[in-house]
Amino acid sequence: MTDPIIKKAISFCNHNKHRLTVPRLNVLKIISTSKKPIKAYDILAKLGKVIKNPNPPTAYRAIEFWKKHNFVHRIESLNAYCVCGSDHLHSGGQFMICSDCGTVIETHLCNLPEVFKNTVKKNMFTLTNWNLEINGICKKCS
Amino acid sequence: MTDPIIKKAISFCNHNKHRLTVPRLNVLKIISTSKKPIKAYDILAKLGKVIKNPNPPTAYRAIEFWKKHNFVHRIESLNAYCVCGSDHLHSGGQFMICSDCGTVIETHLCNLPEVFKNTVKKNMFTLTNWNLEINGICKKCS
DNA sequence: TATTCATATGTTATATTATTATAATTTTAG
DNA sequence: CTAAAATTATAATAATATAACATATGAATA
Repeated sequence: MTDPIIKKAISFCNHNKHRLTVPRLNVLKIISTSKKPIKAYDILAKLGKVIKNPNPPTAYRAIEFWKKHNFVHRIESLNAYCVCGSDHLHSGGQFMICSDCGTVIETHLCNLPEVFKNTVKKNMFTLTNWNLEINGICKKCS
Repeated sequence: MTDPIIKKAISFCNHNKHRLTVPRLNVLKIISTSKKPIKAYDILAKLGKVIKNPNPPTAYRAIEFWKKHNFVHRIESLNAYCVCGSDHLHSGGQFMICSDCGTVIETHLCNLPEVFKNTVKKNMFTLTNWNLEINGICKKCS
Protein backbone atom coordinates (compact mmCIF):
# COMPACT_ATOMS: atom_id res chain seq x y z
CA MET A 1 0.00 0.00 0.00
CA THR A 2 2.95 2.32 0.67
CA ASP A 3 4.20 4.32 -2.25
CA PRO A 4 7.25 2.52 -3.69
CA ILE A 5 9.34 5.65 -3.50
CA ILE A 6 8.56 5.96 0.20
CA LYS A 7 9.68 2.38 0.69
CA LYS A 8 12.83 3.17 -1.20
CA ALA A 9 13.34 6.24 0.95
CA ILE A 10 12.95 4.29 4.17
CA SER A 11 15.43 1.71 3.00
CA PHE A 12 17.80 4.41 1.79
CA CYS A 13 17.78 6.21 5.10
CA ASN A 14 18.28 3.04 7.07
CA HIS A 15 21.18 2.01 4.90
CA ASN A 16 22.88 5.35 4.95
CA LYS A 17 22.09 6.36 8.48
CA HIS A 18 20.18 9.40 7.44
CA ARG A 19 17.29 10.44 9.61
CA LEU A 20 13.88 10.03 8.12
CA THR A 21 12.39 12.91 10.05
CA VAL A 22 8.83 14.16 10.07
CA PRO A 23 9.47 17.03 7.63
CA ARG A 24 11.49 14.83 5.32
CA LEU A 25 9.00 12.01 5.19
CA ASN A 26 6.06 14.30 4.71
CA VAL A 27 7.68 16.47 2.09
CA LEU A 28 8.54 13.40 0.07
CA LYS A 29 4.99 12.11 0.42
CA ILE A 30 3.60 15.45 -0.67
CA ILE A 31 5.80 15.63 -3.73
CA SER A 32 5.23 12.01 -4.66
CA THR A 33 1.45 12.27 -4.45
CA SER A 34 1.32 15.40 -6.52
CA LYS A 35 0.22 14.70 -10.07
CA LYS A 36 2.30 17.54 -11.41
CA PRO A 37 5.51 19.15 -10.23
CA ILE A 38 4.69 21.05 -7.08
CA LYS A 39 6.07 24.38 -5.91
CA ALA A 40 7.89 24.95 -2.66
CA TYR A 41 5.18 27.07 -1.08
CA ASP A 42 2.50 24.60 -2.06
CA ILE A 43 4.56 21.89 -0.42
CA LEU A 44 4.87 24.15 2.58
CA ALA A 45 1.12 24.69 2.71
CA LYS A 46 0.43 20.97 2.60
CA LEU A 47 3.09 20.40 5.20
CA GLY A 48 1.04 22.68 7.39
CA LYS A 49 -1.50 19.91 7.78
CA VAL A 50 1.08 17.77 9.53
CA ILE A 51 3.33 20.25 11.27
CA LYS A 52 1.95 23.40 12.87
CA ASN A 53 2.90 26.55 11.04
CA PRO A 54 6.00 25.38 9.25
CA ASN A 55 8.29 28.06 7.92
CA PRO A 56 10.00 28.06 4.52
CA PRO A 57 13.31 26.60 5.68
CA THR A 58 11.51 23.51 6.91
CA ALA A 59 10.22 22.77 3.43
CA TYR A 60 13.35 23.86 1.61
CA ARG A 61 15.64 21.79 3.77
CA ALA A 62 13.62 18.66 3.20
CA ILE A 63 13.40 19.33 -0.53
CA GLU A 64 17.12 19.89 -0.60
CA PHE A 65 17.74 16.66 1.24
CA TRP A 66 15.77 14.59 -1.27
CA LYS A 67 17.19 16.50 -4.18
CA LYS A 68 20.72 15.86 -3.00
CA HIS A 69 19.99 12.17 -2.87
CA ASN A 70 18.19 12.22 -6.21
CA PHE A 71 14.77 11.29 -4.92
CA VAL A 72 13.36 14.50 -6.29
CA HIS A 73 14.18 16.67 -9.24
CA ARG A 74 13.69 20.35 -9.62
CA ILE A 75 12.14 21.59 -12.84
CA GLU A 76 14.15 24.75 -13.18
CA SER A 77 11.88 26.52 -15.61
CA LEU A 78 8.89 25.98 -13.33
CA ASN A 79 10.47 26.39 -9.90
CA ALA A 80 8.78 23.13 -9.07
CA TYR A 81 9.65 19.70 -7.80
CA CYS A 82 8.75 16.15 -8.73
CA VAL A 83 9.84 12.73 -7.57
CA CYS A 84 12.28 10.84 -9.70
CA GLY A 85 10.30 8.71 -12.11
CA SER A 86 13.17 6.46 -12.99
CA ASP A 87 13.79 3.07 -11.45
CA HIS A 88 17.25 4.12 -10.46
CA LEU A 89 17.97 7.42 -8.86
CA HIS A 90 20.01 9.84 -10.86
CA SER A 91 20.72 13.54 -10.93
CA GLY A 92 19.11 15.74 -13.53
CA GLY A 93 17.10 14.29 -16.33
CA GLN A 94 14.93 15.02 -19.29
CA PHE A 95 11.56 16.60 -18.81
CA MET A 96 8.89 17.18 -21.38
CA ILE A 97 6.70 20.01 -20.23
CA CYS A 98 3.32 20.66 -21.77
CA SER A 99 2.97 24.41 -22.17
CA ASP A 100 -0.78 24.02 -22.15
CA CYS A 101 -1.75 21.79 -19.21
CA GLY A 102 1.52 21.79 -17.31
CA THR A 103 1.94 18.04 -17.32
CA VAL A 104 5.53 16.95 -17.02
CA ILE A 105 6.84 13.64 -18.29
CA GLU A 106 10.25 12.55 -17.12
CA THR A 107 12.61 10.32 -19.01
CA HIS A 108 16.13 9.40 -18.25
CA LEU A 109 19.28 8.53 -20.14
CA CYS A 110 22.39 7.49 -18.33
CA ASN A 111 24.61 9.02 -20.94
CA LEU A 112 24.57 12.33 -22.66
CA PRO A 113 24.12 11.77 -26.42
CA GLU A 114 27.32 11.74 -28.43
CA VAL A 115 26.66 15.04 -30.09
CA PHE A 116 26.55 16.81 -26.74
CA LYS A 117 29.41 14.80 -25.36
CA ASN A 118 31.54 16.00 -28.23
CA THR A 119 30.73 19.58 -27.45
CA VAL A 120 31.58 19.01 -23.83
CA LYS A 121 34.84 17.35 -24.81
CA LYS A 122 35.71 20.12 -27.24
CA ASN A 123 35.39 22.63 -24.42
CA MET A 124 37.41 20.51 -22.02
CA PHE A 125 34.54 20.41 -19.66
CA THR A 126 34.27 17.79 -16.93
CA LEU A 127 30.64 16.82 -16.83
CA THR A 128 28.86 16.16 -13.58
CA ASN A 129 25.20 16.20 -14.57
CA TRP A 130 22.69 17.76 -16.89
CA ASN A 131 19.13 18.81 -17.10
CA LEU A 132 17.04 19.02 -20.23
CA GLU A 133 13.68 20.73 -20.28
CA ILE A 134 11.71 20.22 -23.45
CA ASN A 135 8.72 22.44 -24.05
CA GLY A 136 5.87 21.43 -26.24
CA ILE A 137 2.28 20.33 -26.34
CA CYS A 138 1.24 16.95 -25.02
CA LYS A 139 -1.00 14.44 -26.75
CA LYS A 140 -4.08 15.38 -24.75
CA CYS A 141 -3.75 19.07 -25.42
CA SER A 142 -2.97 18.97 -29.12
CA MET B 1 33.21 49.43 -33.02
CA THR B 2 29.60 48.61 -32.20
CA ASP B 3 28.91 45.21 -30.75
CA PRO B 4 27.69 42.95 -33.58
CA ILE B 5 24.63 41.92 -31.61
CA ILE B 6 23.67 45.57 -31.18
CA LYS B 7 23.96 46.04 -34.92
CA LYS B 8 21.80 43.01 -35.41
CA ALA B 9 19.31 44.39 -32.94
CA ILE B 10 19.13 47.74 -34.70
CA SER B 11 18.57 46.04 -38.01
CA PHE B 12 16.01 43.69 -36.48
CA CYS B 13 13.98 46.51 -34.99
CA ASN B 14 14.05 48.53 -38.18
CA HIS B 15 12.94 45.57 -40.21
CA ASN B 16 10.17 44.56 -37.87
CA LYS B 17 9.01 47.98 -36.79
CA HIS B 18 9.82 47.37 -33.18
CA ARG B 19 10.93 50.32 -31.13
CA LEU B 20 14.52 50.27 -30.05
CA THR B 21 13.87 52.24 -26.91
CA VAL B 22 16.31 53.45 -24.29
CA PRO B 23 15.59 50.61 -21.83
CA ARG B 24 15.72 48.00 -24.57
CA LEU B 25 18.94 49.19 -26.10
CA ASN B 26 20.66 49.57 -22.78
CA VAL B 27 19.49 46.29 -21.36
CA LEU B 28 20.80 44.50 -24.41
CA LYS B 29 24.10 46.36 -24.13
CA ILE B 30 24.35 45.45 -20.47
CA ILE B 31 23.71 41.77 -21.08
CA SER B 32 26.00 41.62 -24.08
CA THR B 33 28.91 43.24 -22.29
CA SER B 34 28.61 41.00 -19.28
CA LYS B 35 31.21 38.27 -19.27
CA LYS B 36 28.90 35.87 -17.51
CA PRO B 37 25.14 35.51 -17.44
CA ILE B 38 23.79 38.46 -15.52
CA LYS B 39 20.86 38.58 -13.14
CA ALA B 40 17.83 40.77 -13.50
CA TYR B 41 18.60 42.97 -10.53
CA ASP B 42 22.18 43.42 -11.63
CA ILE B 43 20.91 44.49 -15.01
CA LEU B 44 18.55 46.83 -13.22
CA ALA B 45 21.39 48.30 -11.19
CA LYS B 46 23.48 48.96 -14.28
CA LEU B 47 20.47 50.38 -16.03
CA GLY B 48 20.39 52.89 -13.20
CA LYS B 49 23.45 54.56 -14.68
CA VAL B 50 21.49 55.45 -17.79
CA ILE B 51 17.93 55.88 -16.53
CA LYS B 52 17.19 57.48 -13.18
CA ASN B 53 15.85 55.02 -10.63
CA PRO B 54 14.49 52.35 -12.92
CA ASN B 55 12.06 49.91 -11.36
CA PRO B 56 12.04 46.14 -11.88
CA PRO B 57 9.40 46.10 -14.62
CA THR B 58 11.59 48.31 -16.76
CA ALA B 59 14.36 45.74 -16.74
CA TYR B 60 12.10 42.72 -16.95
CA ARG B 61 10.15 44.10 -19.89
CA ALA B 62 13.27 44.76 -21.88
CA ILE B 63 14.69 41.35 -21.00
CA GLU B 64 11.40 39.77 -22.02
CA PHE B 65 11.45 41.62 -25.32
CA TRP B 66 14.90 40.36 -26.26
CA LYS B 67 14.13 36.91 -24.99
CA LYS B 68 11.00 36.71 -27.08
CA HIS B 69 13.02 37.58 -30.14
CA ASN B 70 15.80 35.20 -29.18
CA PHE B 71 18.49 37.80 -28.68
CA VAL B 72 18.92 36.69 -25.10
CA HIS B 73 18.57 33.38 -23.32
CA ARG B 74 17.66 32.75 -19.77
CA ILE B 75 19.76 30.25 -17.83
CA GLU B 76 17.00 28.76 -15.75
CA SER B 77 19.17 27.20 -13.11
CA LEU B 78 20.91 30.51 -12.48
CA ASN B 79 18.06 32.99 -12.93
CA ALA B 80 20.41 34.80 -15.23
CA TYR B 81 20.54 36.06 -18.77
CA CYS B 82 23.07 36.02 -21.58
CA VAL B 83 23.05 37.10 -25.18
CA CYS B 84 22.66 34.46 -27.81
CA GLY B 85 26.10 33.28 -28.80
CA SER B 86 24.99 31.65 -31.99
CA ASP B 87 25.21 33.26 -35.40
CA HIS B 88 21.53 32.71 -35.92
CA LEU B 89 18.97 33.47 -33.29
CA HIS B 90 17.13 30.53 -31.83
CA SER B 91 15.13 29.70 -28.77
CA GLY B 92 16.61 27.66 -25.96
CA GLY B 93 19.97 26.07 -26.33
CA GLN B 94 22.68 24.12 -24.63
CA PHE B 95 24.65 25.67 -21.84
CA MET B 96 27.67 24.30 -20.08
CA ILE B 97 27.89 25.83 -16.66
CA CYS B 98 31.05 25.66 -14.60
CA SER B 99 30.02 24.95 -11.03
CA ASP B 100 33.23 26.48 -9.83
CA CYS B 101 33.72 29.82 -11.59
CA GLY B 102 30.25 30.27 -13.04
CA THR B 103 31.40 30.59 -16.61
CA VAL B 104 28.75 29.60 -19.12
CA ILE B 105 29.49 28.37 -22.59
CA GLU B 106 26.65 28.25 -25.06
CA THR B 107 26.35 25.89 -27.95
CA HIS B 108 23.50 25.35 -30.31
CA LEU B 109 22.04 22.51 -32.29
CA CYS B 110 19.15 23.09 -34.63
CA ASN B 111 17.79 19.64 -34.00
CA LEU B 112 17.23 17.66 -30.91
CA PRO B 113 19.37 14.50 -31.06
CA GLU B 114 17.58 11.40 -32.30
CA VAL B 115 17.52 9.73 -28.95
CA PHE B 116 15.52 12.58 -27.44
CA LYS B 117 13.39 12.96 -30.51
CA ASN B 118 12.36 9.36 -30.14
CA THR B 119 11.29 9.91 -26.59
CA VAL B 120 9.32 12.93 -27.63
CA LYS B 121 7.69 10.98 -30.42
CA LYS B 122 6.89 8.07 -28.13
CA ASN B 123 5.03 10.42 -25.86
CA MET B 124 3.20 12.09 -28.72
CA PHE B 125 4.61 15.37 -27.75
CA THR B 126 4.74 18.30 -30.16
CA LEU B 127 8.05 19.96 -29.55
CA THR B 128 8.43 23.70 -29.59
CA ASN B 129 11.83 24.25 -28.02
CA TRP B 130 14.24 22.91 -25.45
CA ASN B 131 16.84 23.98 -23.03
CA LEU B 132 19.76 21.92 -21.83
CA GLU B 133 21.87 22.96 -18.88
CA ILE B 134 25.00 20.93 -18.38
CA ASN B 135 26.84 21.25 -15.11
CA GLY B 136 30.48 20.51 -14.74
CA ILE B 137 33.91 21.96 -14.26
CA CYS B 138 35.57 24.00 -16.97
CA LYS B 139 39.12 23.63 -18.22
CA LYS B 140 40.43 26.53 -16.19
CA CYS B 141 38.99 25.30 -12.94
CA SER B 142 39.90 21.65 -13.18
C1' DT C 1 -1.50 69.29 -38.64
C1' DA C 2 -4.39 67.18 -35.46
C1' DT C 3 -6.40 62.80 -34.17
C1' DT C 4 -6.28 58.29 -33.08
C1' DC C 5 -4.56 53.86 -31.96
C1' DA C 6 -1.29 50.73 -30.51
C1' DT C 7 2.88 50.13 -28.24
C1' DA C 8 5.86 51.05 -24.60
C1' DT C 9 7.20 53.08 -20.32
C1' DG C 10 6.65 54.99 -15.44
C1' DT C 11 5.15 54.11 -10.98
C1' DT C 12 3.45 51.90 -6.96
C1' DA C 13 2.48 48.04 -4.87
C1' DT C 14 2.68 43.32 -4.11
C1' DA C 15 3.44 38.40 -5.05
C1' DT C 16 6.60 34.64 -5.23
C1' DT C 17 10.71 32.21 -4.26
C1' DA C 18 14.63 31.47 -1.32
C1' DT C 19 18.21 32.29 2.28
C1' DT C 20 20.54 33.87 6.61
C1' DA C 21 21.11 33.59 11.32
C1' DT C 22 20.54 31.80 15.67
C1' DA C 23 18.46 29.07 19.25
C1' DA C 24 16.51 24.73 20.50
C1' DT C 25 16.12 19.93 20.03
C1' DT C 26 17.13 15.22 18.84
C1' DT C 27 20.22 11.57 17.80
C1' DT C 28 24.56 9.33 17.80
C1' DA C 29 28.95 8.05 19.43
C1' DG C 30 32.15 7.75 22.99
C1' DC D 1 25.73 10.02 30.87
C1' DT D 2 27.82 13.48 28.20
C1' DA D 3 29.79 15.83 24.21
C1' DA D 4 29.48 16.38 19.46
C1' DA D 5 26.91 16.28 15.32
C1' DA D 6 22.82 16.58 12.83
C1' DT D 7 18.44 18.39 12.32
C1' DT D 8 14.70 21.39 13.15
C1' DA D 9 12.25 25.72 14.87
C1' DT D 10 11.73 30.37 14.49
C1' DA D 11 12.14 35.10 12.96
C1' DA D 12 13.65 38.02 9.88
C1' DT D 13 14.87 39.37 5.44
C1' DA D 14 16.80 38.90 0.77
C1' DA D 15 16.18 37.95 -4.04
C1' DT D 16 13.32 37.34 -7.94
C1' DA D 17 9.23 38.52 -10.54
C1' DT D 18 4.57 40.32 -11.73
C1' DA D 19 0.03 43.03 -11.48
C1' DA D 20 -2.39 47.04 -12.17
C1' DC D 21 -3.05 51.37 -13.79
C1' DA D 22 -1.55 55.93 -15.31
C1' DT D 23 1.21 58.36 -18.70
C1' DA D 24 3.91 59.01 -22.76
C1' DT D 25 5.53 58.12 -27.42
C1' DG D 26 5.42 57.33 -32.20
C1' DA D 27 3.27 55.79 -36.51
C1' DA D 28 -0.74 55.89 -39.44
C1' DT D 29 -4.15 58.51 -41.28
C1' DA D 30 -7.94 61.70 -41.77
